[in-house]
Amino acid sequence: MQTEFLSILKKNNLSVTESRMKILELFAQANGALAHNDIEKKSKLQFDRVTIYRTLQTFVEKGIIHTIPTADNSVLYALCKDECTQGHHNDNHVHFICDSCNVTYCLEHSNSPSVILPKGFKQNRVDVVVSGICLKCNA
Amino acid sequence: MQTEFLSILKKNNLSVTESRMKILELFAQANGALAHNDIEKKSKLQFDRVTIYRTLQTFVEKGIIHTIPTADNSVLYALCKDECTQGHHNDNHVHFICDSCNVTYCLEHSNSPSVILPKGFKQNRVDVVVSGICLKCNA
DNA sequence: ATATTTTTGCAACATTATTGCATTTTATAT
DNA sequence: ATATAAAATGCAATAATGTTGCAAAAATAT
Ligand SMILES: [Mn+2]
Ligand SMILES: [Mn+2]
Ligand SMILES: [Zn+2]
Ligand SMILES: [Zn+2]
Repeated sequence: MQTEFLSILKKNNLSVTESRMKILELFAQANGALAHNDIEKKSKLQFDRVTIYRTLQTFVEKGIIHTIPTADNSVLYALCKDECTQGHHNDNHVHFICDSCNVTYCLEHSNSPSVILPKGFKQNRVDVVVSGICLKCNA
Repeated sequence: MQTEFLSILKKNNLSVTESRMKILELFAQANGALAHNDIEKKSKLQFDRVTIYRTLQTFVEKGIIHTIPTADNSVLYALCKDECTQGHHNDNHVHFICDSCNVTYCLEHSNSPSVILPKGFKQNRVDVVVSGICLKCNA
């Protein structure tokens, strides 16, 4: 596992540092997406808040994690599993936010449906965010 | 126009106040969706920030405006054109955010495509947010 | 017109985000 | 292994954003 994180950083020409390794670990362990705040709590007193901001920003730029928009002013992040690269994300999967347990899932296997835009509109990125009740909470 | 705003407020059992009328007007005039901050700027020194927060919240609850999630920690708002009511929104249209001019459009005529969820997941709300280049910027 | 209800503004506070710079850590070259 | 260069971190200061309680003001109901 550690070696995988290491190669992710190397591959992206990023220095290997304690915070970056730790944050990658948090994402890997996480059951769903994480907000900045989650990371802050889970790594209490380990790093500065600023380091977390900068790490997340770097990871997004490099295509290591992707953002998930939510309707409540909290951006979530999750590991990219597709082939995302520097400046070009490719995570066209659906995101599901459970209204009950609040876990956010990357539904890797349900591709974003294609959207038909009016003439003259050029599409770049599509975010499909579904909210509702998840499998666990439904049972 | 004024009379329309008035009837919107009446219909929803809301007192008719200067701030509510003005904010409705801003939405009607707006070329696209507005963020809290946009409203603050456009109504400089007219009302308190807190009033804007509370007005937006009330309007969302009543189904007068709807939220549009974005990936950069800023929630946008736009007038509901469909039949939205207290506690039950019905704006299942696609939103388009132009990367160039930054205007956010409600694409009223392109319904959100239906999403196929894994077994056990129950869907409540779907947000489809497309970003790219809009008609005006493309020309 | 008066009483009641609702909304507003202010102040205080909390949370979240950004920036510059000195120090520390990591990577590179010898 | 050591010295050098490059990059990342922590800290402090500051900005931006969001929340709450309460008294004053405005709107509605009687
Ligand atoms: Mn995802
Ligand atoms: Mn809309
Ligand atoms: Zn759940
Ligand atoms: Zn545009």
